[in-house]
Amino acid sequence: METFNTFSNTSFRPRESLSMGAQLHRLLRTAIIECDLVPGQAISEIEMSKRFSISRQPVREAFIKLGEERLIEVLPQRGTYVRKISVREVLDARHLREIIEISIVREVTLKHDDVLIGNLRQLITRQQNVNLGDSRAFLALDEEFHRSLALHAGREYAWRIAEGIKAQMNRVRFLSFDAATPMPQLIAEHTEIVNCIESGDPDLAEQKMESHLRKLITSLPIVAERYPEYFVDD
Amino acid sequence: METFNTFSNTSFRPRESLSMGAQLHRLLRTAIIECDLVPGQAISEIEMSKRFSISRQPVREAFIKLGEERLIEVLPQRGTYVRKISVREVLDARHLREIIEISIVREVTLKHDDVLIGNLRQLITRQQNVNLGDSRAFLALDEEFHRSLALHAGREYAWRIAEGIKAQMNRVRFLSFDAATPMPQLIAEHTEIVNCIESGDPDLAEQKMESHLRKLITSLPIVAERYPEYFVDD
DNA sequence: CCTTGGATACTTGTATCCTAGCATCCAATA
DNA sequence: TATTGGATGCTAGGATACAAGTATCCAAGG
Repeated sequence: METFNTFSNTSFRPRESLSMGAQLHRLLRTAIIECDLVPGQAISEIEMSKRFSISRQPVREAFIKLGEERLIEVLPQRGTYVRKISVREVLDARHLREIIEISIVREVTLKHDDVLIGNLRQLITRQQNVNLGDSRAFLALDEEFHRSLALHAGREYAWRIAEGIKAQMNRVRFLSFDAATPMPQLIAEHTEIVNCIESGDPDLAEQKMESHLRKLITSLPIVAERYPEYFVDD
Repeated sequence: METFNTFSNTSFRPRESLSMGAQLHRLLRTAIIECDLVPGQAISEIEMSKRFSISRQPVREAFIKLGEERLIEVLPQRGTYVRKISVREVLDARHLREIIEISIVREVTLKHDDVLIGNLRQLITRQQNVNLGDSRAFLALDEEFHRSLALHAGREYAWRIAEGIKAQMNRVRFLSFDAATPMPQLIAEHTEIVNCIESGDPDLAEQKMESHLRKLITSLPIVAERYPEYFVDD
């Protein structure tokens, strides 16, 4: 049972208006992205139901959702496994994210929203205060940075889709903090993007965002080489 | 029980390697898109389980998936309803689809794939042979047309995402065949797009695709006015 | 030594039952 | 008449039992 580390002490409180299945889904999702559940690892409905003292039913629902997000693979009558990372799938997801976020950054740049600029700079400050090596905290703030852009552009819908897309990528990004992409550089890129938005230059903002998002392309092979057992070759 | 029409005679065969929940999900998805289950209509797990002679469990799983696709709304302890169509959500979905499909049509235009061109022209011929008024058949062929583009661009992943996005739109499109968009015009637009791909002009192909996809913007208010009870105002 | 067949212990899929919360109706009451 | 409170019947959420398929191990037989 000691295959878990981070979320091993987590337990459910009967949080208002959120089903057990939905709660478990979020918990497992984070656990997979943060590699507390490593790619290739076998999990089972019974195991999880015992682990969190609930029945198989909500676990099943969580598994189904995770399966649709391609974070796990449910094989009937055989078992359920955390999906290994597919380089091809990550690159496809990245490509999709790029065209979505570029569209978004162009929109907000044309809006000249001072409140947004302030929020973004505040987020960057918080990113600078994150302890080096606290990948979880930084990843969360990074998410919030990009989410702010989407919401200020009025693209809640697009963001909801993007969140699903990014699950795959975030596994790589989480691993890459130890291996490839230094946090200070990402912060610098965020700053550049905000500067472009503030100066109202959509083309430059697009260019900076594109460059920012394409960093994953170079870090991906590094991560794949460092953690070959987490990847499936395709 | 006679609220259904088209799929009322449908029943399950124990199709190999596809769970009842997954089968029911596909069935209900189509039924909702084709307005056999109309927006606002109440459905229930028990009703469907009786209807198809299965237990509530697979129905539940199908409902959860449909809920994530925003095709139904599950209200705990109250009931489950076919979601009314949100103009805003449809427009957001359309926008997302546009940036995805434009990216795709640019890619395939640069590829000069003769096999693809042949397939597309064949699909257009089949579209021309569809009986006027057979919205189902045409919508299916239209889907296949756009899917061919995506797959030939090697964007299976993007297409999978796009499919989810398009569920909302397709409800509108299905209604619009009776009210707004004539099939021959859509076929002409498809032909233009293929011509642009064949001549290798990505900019023009993009422009034609954009124009093609933006037809929904003009037909949407017409449909919304014609079927006000199917829409929620936001 | 290699193959084969079955017992066994898993897995997920499905069915059924129980629980808890919400809506409605209707009678009792001010 | 208007309000209130409870009985009732609905809903979905969760727990549990059973069914069916798969992998593994191991012993019997060539």
